[in-house]
Amino acid sequence: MSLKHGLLGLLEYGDMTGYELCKVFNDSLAFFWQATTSQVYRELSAMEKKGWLCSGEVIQSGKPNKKVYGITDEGRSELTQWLARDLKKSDVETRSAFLMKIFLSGRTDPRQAIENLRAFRDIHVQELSKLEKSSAIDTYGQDMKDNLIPLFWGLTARFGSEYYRMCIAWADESIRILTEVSQ
Amino acid sequence: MSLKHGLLGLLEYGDMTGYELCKVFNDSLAFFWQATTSQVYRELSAMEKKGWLCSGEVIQSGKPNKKVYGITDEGRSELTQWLARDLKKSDVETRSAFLMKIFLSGRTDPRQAIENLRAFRDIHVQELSKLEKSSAIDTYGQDMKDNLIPLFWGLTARFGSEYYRMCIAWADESIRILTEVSQ
DNA sequence: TGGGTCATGTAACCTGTTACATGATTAG
DNA sequence: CTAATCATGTAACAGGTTACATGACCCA
Repeated sequence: MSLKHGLLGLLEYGDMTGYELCKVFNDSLAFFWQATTSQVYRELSAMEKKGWLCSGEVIQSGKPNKKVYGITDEGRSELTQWLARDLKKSDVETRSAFLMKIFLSGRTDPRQAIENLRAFRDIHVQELSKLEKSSAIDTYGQDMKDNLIPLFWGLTARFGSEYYRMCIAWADESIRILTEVSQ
Repeated sequence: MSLKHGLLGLLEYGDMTGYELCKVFNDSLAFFWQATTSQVYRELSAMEKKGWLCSGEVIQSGKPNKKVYGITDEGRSELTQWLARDLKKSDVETRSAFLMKIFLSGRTDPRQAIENLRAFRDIHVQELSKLEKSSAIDTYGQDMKDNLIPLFWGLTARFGSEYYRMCIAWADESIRILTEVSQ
């Protein structure tokens, strides 16, 4: 249920539209969670039905009207309970289609695996620089002692950048090994 | 479609039952892909309908009968095509409910976050030692130059152990930061 | 005139989770 | 005697993906 709770958490910082929530996911949380617009809109209406959110329409001129969502007390208590739940193994498990491909690459030309590794490396180099730019902006001028929000954002962002660095180093080493073996 | 292709890939090494495939997933691939029995059985019958697999029953005495699956030529060509497809960004994206929790922990007692971090750390310490044990067994005595399969298994396993190490170091550092801030 | 941003969604489909169901054998 | 292992699945539900649909405004 992480998407629902992620949306609840973001709405605690202020009311937002589905469109704005999508942007936050794609701009700031993309390295540990992705969400498409269709999914976000679906989850928002499901959560409104449950009573976790309420919404109001904002009439705009020159632009389409907005549907702004806000968190209710029920939503807040649901979020609190979710945060307090003990960590399960499934909360930390991840899946990677990429590693599946590498794992099965023994039956094809190693050059294909090298190409995949290079693409993997390039994606992570790009993501790392994106993340470092956004981290610099988001924590700029924030006082860590007064507000715990940028502190926790910083922890997750540091996870992201260390993960990307590890991926890049691993890919480089793997490319080196495969290049050596395949001559 | 990684689960389907993962199953195809495993069946290339030899015919297996659904039960055995589940065990391989849970014992060897768990650090980058998880699959439950219900999912595996469903995918196997779907793939048989598509013509990627064929099956035969093996009668056993004292034990329940087995349904052994084997890969067909169609299945093999599907796997080859999948391996040759260009890497998309979604192939490398991962999701983590745990990081979502940490990200949203600014609104609760930091001690809860510390507890979650400790649980995260412990799980990864455990997984690392499991993985290192199985890596030692699986590559023992294999000749890397003759057979590329253990080579690629080694690459993914190295990814796993480096990932776990990174997680443990990050958790330790995060616990340190939070402990300092929360006194 | 074409592409990007703002803003909303629906529908169909595929994939993953949880709970349930059965039943024999073997090891401690 | 009880728990684990072998071996199969079904059903319902939750979550994620892909494709489609609309329409106005702004900037180059």
